[in-house]
Amino acid sequence: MAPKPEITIHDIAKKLNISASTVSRALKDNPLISEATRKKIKKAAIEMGYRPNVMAANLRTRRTNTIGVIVPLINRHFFSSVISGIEDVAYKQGFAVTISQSNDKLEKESTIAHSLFSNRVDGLILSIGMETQSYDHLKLFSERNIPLVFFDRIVEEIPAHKIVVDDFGGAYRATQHLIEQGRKKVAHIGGPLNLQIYAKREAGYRKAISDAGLQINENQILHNSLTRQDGLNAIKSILKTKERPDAIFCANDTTALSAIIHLKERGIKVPEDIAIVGFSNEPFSELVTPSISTIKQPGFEMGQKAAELLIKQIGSKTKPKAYETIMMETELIVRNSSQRK
Amino acid sequence: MAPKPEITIHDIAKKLNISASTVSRALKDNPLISEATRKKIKKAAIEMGYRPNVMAANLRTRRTNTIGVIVPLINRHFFSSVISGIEDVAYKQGFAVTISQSNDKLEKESTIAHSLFSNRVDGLILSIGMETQSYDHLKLFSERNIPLVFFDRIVEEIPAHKIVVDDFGGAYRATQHLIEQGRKKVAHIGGPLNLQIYAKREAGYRKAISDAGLQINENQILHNSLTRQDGLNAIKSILKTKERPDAIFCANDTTALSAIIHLKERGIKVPEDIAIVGFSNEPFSELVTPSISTIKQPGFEMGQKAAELLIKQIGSKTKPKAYETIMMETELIVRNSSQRK
DNA sequence: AACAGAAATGCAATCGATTGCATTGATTAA
DNA sequence: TTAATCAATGCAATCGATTGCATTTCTGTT
Repeated sequence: MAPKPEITIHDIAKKLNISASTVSRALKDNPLISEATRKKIKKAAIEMGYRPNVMAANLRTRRTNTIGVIVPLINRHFFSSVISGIEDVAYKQGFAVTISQSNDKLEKESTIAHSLFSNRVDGLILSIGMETQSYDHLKLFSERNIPLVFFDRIVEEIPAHKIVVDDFGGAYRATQHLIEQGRKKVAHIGGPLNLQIYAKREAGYRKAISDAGLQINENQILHNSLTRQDGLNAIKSILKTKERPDAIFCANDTTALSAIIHLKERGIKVPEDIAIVGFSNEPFSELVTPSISTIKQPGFEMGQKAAELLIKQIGSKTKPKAYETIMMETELIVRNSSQRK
Repeated sequence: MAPKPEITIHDIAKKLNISASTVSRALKDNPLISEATRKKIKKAAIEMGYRPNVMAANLRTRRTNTIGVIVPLINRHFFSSVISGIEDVAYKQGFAVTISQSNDKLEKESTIAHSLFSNRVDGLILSIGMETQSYDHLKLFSERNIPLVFFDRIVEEIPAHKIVVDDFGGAYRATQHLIEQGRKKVAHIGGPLNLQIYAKREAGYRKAISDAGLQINENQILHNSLTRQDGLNAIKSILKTKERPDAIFCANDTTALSAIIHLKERGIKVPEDIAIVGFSNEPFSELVTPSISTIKQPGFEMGQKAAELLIKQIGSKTKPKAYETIMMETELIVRNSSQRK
């Protein structure tokens, strides 16, 4: 069976004995076209199974009505929440969303950025990968004035709107909470410091400790990529240090989980012997035993905000006078891994 | 600062005093162009910061080198594994991947399908939503001979390649395993029967029961959308039935989780009083207490296979003579929720 | 030196929708 | 009745890359 032929505005025009321009205008509800012809044209379009060729329109208008999104991993609750927030706003405003994951690899992030650029997305929302320390692939966008919005893992130096959570405050609260539970020796499993979020979390942690007049044991502050395996290595290494800590603040829930599992295996009680707080409120954190105290980030709202700012910027011809950095509040969720019994 | 101007092949041509066609051919390594000019052109292209306008090329060639993917939810381990598999194959072959989620809503699924169609994706890979029972939005693609590959939640009636897991076999093994543990009264929390996967899981369950010469209590077979809440309602309703079951086979891990949590709250022991097996091997299933026995599906491999079949089909002008249905093997993972102590 | 044949390059139409600038036709005012 | 005005429609160029066909430039042969 032969495929249905593509119907163009010219086909509609020919059938109705009018010009293609009129058809084009009518379909876009241009008020120049009379009510009568517009209805006639729309009817014919539906009957003939017309579907606009988006590429042709994009070529002419130099807009794609598409937003590119790059995240490290779509399979992380936080990131997929953000994506849902972006989609929520974008779809309502007639934008399509193209989602890609960098897998935290600079090379893939760069490939994707180039591809999105060549595909002429109208704007880009992204959270950089753990490896990303050079930004040539992002210059592409700024050079051509293509709006860019960062969220969560931002690049301080690049002028663009930024949506972050209060990592410092969240970490401060988390650590403070451990101290309030009577802990005196709080260790920290942190992420790579080239990512601002992890630097800020560490800073919040340090501030809370020093505000409480406690000491930091620098051997008990570790940095890694925060995977399950990294978390395991980290907790092992912490347990080997001289003065075993009585609490750990982990920069994400994954390492908190590793720690808890390993401690259970070693017969060390959580939270009695070592209390633990994570970060991000991954869905599993309330399911494991003990459930993990953590910091909740408003992912969906961040996505909405990012999309709003981006679309606003896409709409205006001029560069924004100033770039905003919007900081969203976090919330400490106290569960069993940290609570004094 | 003014944005960098767009560089086109015409700009390169002008600069080198040659024609745009030669530039176009050289950049695509067309053997008609001599080695010397090709090098010259490529050098100039890089220097000038040329980036091809994909839309223009697409318009002319009627190909986008883009694959559309629609899944119910990207935030499900199984689906994001499939997506990773698709990306793995697609990127290597020079295809971009556009990912969208239907949120299990027919309306959104339809909107997305239309949008992908209008954007002229070269092919579509999808897993239909729970609500989807009409397929007009998919006819678009078959009418225009745009290749389509289903995975997991397939539509039997539509001619297309299909990648499925052995739901029947998996469910059979799961149920059989419960019976092997000495269980005699196995209930079932199932999904909507319009989705083949759930129909097959139920069928596998029924077959295992009858093969073992046991009885099915039809009151203890429930159907719902398999959310946390649905699972809670289901377990409550099962507990109200006359003869309380001693095992439950759940069509996904989410409802298995709901059941376990509710049973714990009620002081009913898992697996001693009621043993439970889920389906899909969600990451949380090994983390909760008791850990959930489940059926593992090879998501990544399914994605790879789907992308391979799709791309093969995109490459060939003719329709495939026959459509394949590829069934991938599942694996029973026995954990604590079902194991006789 | 002349020419066939091959190799390299150029010309111009094309993909389908959009849009600035006419042009047509109808309506109104004088 | 005629000029002026406005509403509705059409013309044709344009976006940038591709490609069938024509043309030019080489190469080798006699």
